[in-house]
Amino acid sequence: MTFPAPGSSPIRVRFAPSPTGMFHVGSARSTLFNWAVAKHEGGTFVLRIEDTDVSRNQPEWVEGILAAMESLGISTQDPAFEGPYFQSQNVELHQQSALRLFETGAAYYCDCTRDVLVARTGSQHAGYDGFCRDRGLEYAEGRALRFRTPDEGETHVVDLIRGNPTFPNEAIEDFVIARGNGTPVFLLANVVDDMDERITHVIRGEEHLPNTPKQQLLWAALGAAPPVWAHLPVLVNEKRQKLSKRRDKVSLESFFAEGYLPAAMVNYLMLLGWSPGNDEEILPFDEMVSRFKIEDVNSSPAFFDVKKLTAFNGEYIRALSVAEFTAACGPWLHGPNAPWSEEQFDRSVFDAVAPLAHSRVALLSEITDNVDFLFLDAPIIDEDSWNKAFKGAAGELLADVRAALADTGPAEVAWEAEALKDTVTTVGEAHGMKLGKAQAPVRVAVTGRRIGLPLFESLEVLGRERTLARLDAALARLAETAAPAVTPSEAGVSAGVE
RNA sequence: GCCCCCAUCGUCUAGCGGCCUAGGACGCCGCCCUCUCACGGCGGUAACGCGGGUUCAAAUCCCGCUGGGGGUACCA
Repeated sequence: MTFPAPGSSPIRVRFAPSPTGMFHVGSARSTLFNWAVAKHEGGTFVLRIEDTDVSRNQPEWVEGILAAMESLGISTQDPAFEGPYFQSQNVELHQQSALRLFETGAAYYCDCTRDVLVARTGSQHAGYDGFCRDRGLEYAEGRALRFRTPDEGETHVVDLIRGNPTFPNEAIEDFVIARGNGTPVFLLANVVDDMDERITHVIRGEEHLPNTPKQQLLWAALGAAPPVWAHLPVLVNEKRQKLSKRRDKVSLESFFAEGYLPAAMVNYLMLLGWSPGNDEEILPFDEMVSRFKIEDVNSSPAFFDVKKLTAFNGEYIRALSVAEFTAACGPWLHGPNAPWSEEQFDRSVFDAVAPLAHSRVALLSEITDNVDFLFLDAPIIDEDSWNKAFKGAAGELLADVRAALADTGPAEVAWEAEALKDTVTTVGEAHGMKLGKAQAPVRVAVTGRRIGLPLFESLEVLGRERTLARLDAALARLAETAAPAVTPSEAGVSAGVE
């Protein structure tokens, strides 16, 4: 009903960010909802960069916006995609529109400064009092152009998400549409561009709702029928405040840099304020698009829950093939994110344990903690793990395990997971320990932590020599702590050396 | 202050007058699986903010209250 019937002109939505140097997750959600509507309705998605504020305008930031679009799965090559347009290239039209509003009497010039206004009304938030309304001022440098709002009646907007909010006109002040230097203000430029781009549905954040009656008045004054609006609920933090880049982590790029998969982020974002129904949550984007209707979007604020996002991410990682998983881990395996050097890294070793690490990682960045012991010269000993693993007589067990694994005589242990496991099991039994308990000291000695990849497969991959060296290093460390006569300076590094 | 919006488990939500002793997911807890951890499986914890109406019947409709949020720039 609200959407045009088949055969009539298709809907056109838009996403109009101002370049800020980072892409806000809230913007990402708005983008996605707009894109979903465009795709679902067979309409067009317009990208317009609102770059009129020079302080918010850097060429590379525009690149960032385009990159964000691609990461969200929105291809600029898609037939449904149009743009990017740049608001700055439309200033002439903005100015013509402002002039027209002045000429028709819908707007007037005003020379009241902020200070004068505050002094006159005695309040910071009183709004403009209409002082210059009938002074008949002509344009002059420093005079702002204000829109003359109706004194009576009300403006009611059609909003697909929140019914039809109604605003008393008397509460809408005569707002500025062009600055004293002649440049148009957001309220006007935004409307003129939407008109110019033939936007039919404006889907944006709830923070714009108070702007809507003003903009609708502008549409009317410029002689056009306003678009249909849809104001999305804001995204909030744990304190239920709008997510802000100042106090919250909101940058899309920062999430990707930590190892969140774009697909997981897209899926999660789509579920903030909207539900596909059928108790389903993890769905491919196309499927969500086919079910998406903007009027089904909730009107209450949604908490951006990183825990749930992370759970989704784990699901998406596990859905990857091992080869895809390995490829996705790339940025953490090489370069500055990797705790080991390029020489220490061994691709075949990684490939051997990748299947084991796959289900243990919910964030790609977690891969390093899982496999670092395989590439570092010595494991990074977690003190807490060490203390727990060696609080009893575990040292003796470790020594026996070491001896059993080192035996090159007739009892030589085949260096293969099953045999290694049998060996530790046997030694453990001799010490009255079940495998679950006996493996702990071995694990800490070799990997540095008490939790991690399956131990015996790890030992197999690590190799006999390196394993024995680590057991020796651990035994040496135990000997040190058991013999307090050793001076601290001789105690050396806890991690030991191979 | 003024304007506007919002209100189901801790969180995201399903619910659009009877199917609700309110469903799913995340989180949390327990059990199983198990060499640790994770994965997986099973089970559990936990919600309709309050007060009035309307109705045979309200989480669902209306009003008020309370509580939260957004806006209030010659920013966008």
